[in-house]
Amino acid sequence: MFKFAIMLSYTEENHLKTIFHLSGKDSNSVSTNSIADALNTKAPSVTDMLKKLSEKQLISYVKYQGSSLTDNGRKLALNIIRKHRLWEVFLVEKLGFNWSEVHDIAEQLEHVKSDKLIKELDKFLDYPTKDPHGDPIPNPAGFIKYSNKFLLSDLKIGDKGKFIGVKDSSSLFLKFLDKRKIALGCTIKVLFIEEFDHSIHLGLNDTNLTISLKSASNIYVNKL
Amino acid sequence: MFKFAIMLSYTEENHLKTIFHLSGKDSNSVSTNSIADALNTKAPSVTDMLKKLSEKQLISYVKYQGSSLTDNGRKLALNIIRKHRLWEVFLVEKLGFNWSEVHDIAEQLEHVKSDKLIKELDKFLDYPTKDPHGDPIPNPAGFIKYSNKFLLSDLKIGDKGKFIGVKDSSSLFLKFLDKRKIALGCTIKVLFIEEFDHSIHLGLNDTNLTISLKSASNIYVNKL
DNA sequence: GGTAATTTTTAGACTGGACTAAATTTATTT
DNA sequence: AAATAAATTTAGTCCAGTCTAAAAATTACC
Repeated sequence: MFKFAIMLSYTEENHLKTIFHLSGKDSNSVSTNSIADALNTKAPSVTDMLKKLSEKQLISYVKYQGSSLTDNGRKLALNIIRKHRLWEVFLVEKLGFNWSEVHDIAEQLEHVKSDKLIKELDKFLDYPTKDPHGDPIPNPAGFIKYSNKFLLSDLKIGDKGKFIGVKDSSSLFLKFLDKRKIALGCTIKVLFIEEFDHSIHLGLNDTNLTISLKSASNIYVNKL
Repeated sequence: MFKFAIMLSYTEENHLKTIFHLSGKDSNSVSTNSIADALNTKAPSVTDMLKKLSEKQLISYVKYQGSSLTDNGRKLALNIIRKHRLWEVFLVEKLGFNWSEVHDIAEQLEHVKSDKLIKELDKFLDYPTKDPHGDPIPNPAGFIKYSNKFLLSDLKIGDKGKFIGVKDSSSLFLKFLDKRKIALGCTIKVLFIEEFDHSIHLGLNDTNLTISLKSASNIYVNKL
């Protein structure tokens, strides 16, 4: 594995990570404003940082045209994401946190610098491959196995998916799922989508039911 | 337990912590230069920070006269030290680190902000009272039980101590101890100190031996 | 295809934290 | 007690990261 002698600031790391998240699997070019929104900052601050990351060869940036990660930038971004997700596993599996509580803490822990720490943490957690939200954990070399995780609301008519998680895990929503017998692991088929309000008719265990767009936007499935 | 709504920067936290460490049990006043030395920074930077911490009522600071922690400042400092030491226990007990490797990593982890994280970590570690170097872990309310840990080199003629740890745990030094049958837990008595080079004559298990000041400065004992 | 709306960048200012050099206060020494 | 040395603070600079307002480029639309 290649070792990066590059020392990045907290802010630089967050920009790289955000560009990765926004650009999706196929490393699309990302707009300056979308980065600013994601980081709760303003466009001029982002422009400055883009120039800096570009000089360090971590992104390719063309004025007014958006930016995308270079191979090095992508590796660094995946390394941060790896740390973030390993810490999330730790918080849930070892410290008993609920998956809805771990993000902000992992957001801090991901910036701790020590290769050995992450190596030993990975071992201690028995080399997990997914974080508590079902997202894949990149390996130390920066390889990530993309999952086919989607929001139920993003499926099309006829699509099938396996229920693997929720986005907002408030107890209110979990009760809602219980009442409708929507349980982790069950298979959901999209039968029809109302044009008017985008509510979704589902097939589930030989029964049919309808849920709102809002509910469907809270349900993650693996597309089958 | 009182909750502090105060949000301190990384640098402010480090200054508080350092003032605590330098002022000792009886909360002596601490000089500006000694803080600068400890933090690897320069005196003017420290002066600026002292003014800032003084405005926040975390230290009492009189120009040219040094500074000492207020009650609030002391509680905040002890909270950081608590976090530092809990993380050290985690690194050694759970991740298999050697006690000589954990300081720099704990130095980063201690700044992670989440009360629940520390509460759960404490529980996960089964409420330890000492860190891997034998130093006491302050409780959540900011109370610390001072140990009577000293460097062997700081004892006087006639003093006795129990060997509880080393400062520099290089394998070279550990072999040195093995050869002389100085093992964790054994009782050491200071028989005589040479004025010329400060080498120390010890009584240990009915035998006598002499060690250099350098070695004695690497050995921690609990004074008996 | 030209004008309007939007996006992005530039310019300039501010804050926290750091520094050097110079001034001031305190401590030491004779 | 005056002179010197040491410690500390002030003054002024710099850098990273942030912002607002204004200018420039791109995109959208009639």
